[in-house]
Amino acid sequence: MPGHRSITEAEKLAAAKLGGIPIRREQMAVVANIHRAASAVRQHLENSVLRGSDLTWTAFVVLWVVWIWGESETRHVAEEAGISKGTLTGVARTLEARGLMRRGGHPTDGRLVLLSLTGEGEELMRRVFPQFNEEEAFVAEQLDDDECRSVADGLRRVVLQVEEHGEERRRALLNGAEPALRRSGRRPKPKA
Amino acid sequence: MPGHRSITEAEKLAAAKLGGIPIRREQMAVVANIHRAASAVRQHLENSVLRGSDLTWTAFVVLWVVWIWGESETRHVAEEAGISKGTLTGVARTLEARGLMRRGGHPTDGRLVLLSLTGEGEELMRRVFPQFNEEEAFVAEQLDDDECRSVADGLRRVVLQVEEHGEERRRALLNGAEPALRRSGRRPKPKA
DNA sequence: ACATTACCGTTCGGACCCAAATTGTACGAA
DNA sequence: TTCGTACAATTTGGGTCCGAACGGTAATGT
Repeated sequence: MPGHRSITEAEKLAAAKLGGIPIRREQMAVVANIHRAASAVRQHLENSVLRGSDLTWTAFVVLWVVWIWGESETRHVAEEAGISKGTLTGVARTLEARGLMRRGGHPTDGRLVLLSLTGEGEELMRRVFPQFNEEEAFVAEQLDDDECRSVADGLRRVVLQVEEHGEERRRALLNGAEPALRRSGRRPKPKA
Repeated sequence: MPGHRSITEAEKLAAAKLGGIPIRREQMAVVANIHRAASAVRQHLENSVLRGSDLTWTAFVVLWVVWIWGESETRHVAEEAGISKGTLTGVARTLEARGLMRRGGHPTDGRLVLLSLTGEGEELMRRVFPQFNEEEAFVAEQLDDDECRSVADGLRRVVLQVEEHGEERRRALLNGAEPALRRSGRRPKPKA
């Protein structure tokens, strides 16, 4: 492990400002850089390949999930795409209107809706995904294959940690307190 | 959780589906996991510490930037927070209305607006940030300090790559073609 | 049989987000 | 002085996003 990598100016300032407060610096840096990287990568991909096909990031992710998994129930697609059910409803409707996606009822359970790609959707993904992957390679250009694997593995462990222990942790933190509703979103119904 | 689809399973399916297409798999995995991790971490932090203080993710990031950097010009805050200037105007107005942030004019350049925290804002950050950092430590619990440094360093190189060569790359890809405007956003005024 | 409970996708309200258009300040040139 | 250009933040318009409430279907009492 090479000794001292360049630390951003922000991280140095933070360390100074937080001089008096005990801080887990490495963990702070990893979280901060996850979001920096996510934002930078997303912006690059949107502005290079996605805009050319008139797709938003979310729309592309939804198409990708259904492409890879095949016909799927909406809740699984939302989960896998990392968006809420409500958001998926709108995105799926848009994609359906553009002829890229199909919405079908479940044969035995009337509550479910199944999503699948149309032929046009399949064709789009076969055309767009290679371009997308090309830009993934570009953004990761400074990492060799081993480093990619190593970083991906570290991130996978972060995701696993939250998926496996996140809810329990949140319960423990609130410890019986009210879940504290969001500032935005629909107001709870005034209880009788 | 029956039928739960784990990450590694998704990656295996992708590899199968893409069997015929030549793909940079390691680079694909790193990008995918950056976004999975970003989404998981953000959701955990919003639902654990941020909601309790009635802060959105964006509002917290803006407060954090001004806290760390001290009184700053809005364009720098927007840049550092990773949001557009227009978005910042709204967020700053909300935070000002809640008494957490102050907006002042620049002493010599009347075009600039300076943001700074009020005493109440400072106090909020001194109270909330340690909780926030505690959860940063939680999500990174499966990584030791060296692994955190290593992952953070890899991500930093991704950010640097996009920041330094992204625009050039996009120009090369479009190669003189129109920038292809967004589906959303205000329409350009039709030029006479 | 019928009420209850559980779960699913959709609707709705408020906040967020970008980028174009707008408004306003600064400053050098004519 | 009066332009004109440059650059600042803000407003505006189209749209995304989450999560509570909603309406509907399935499963489970009783």
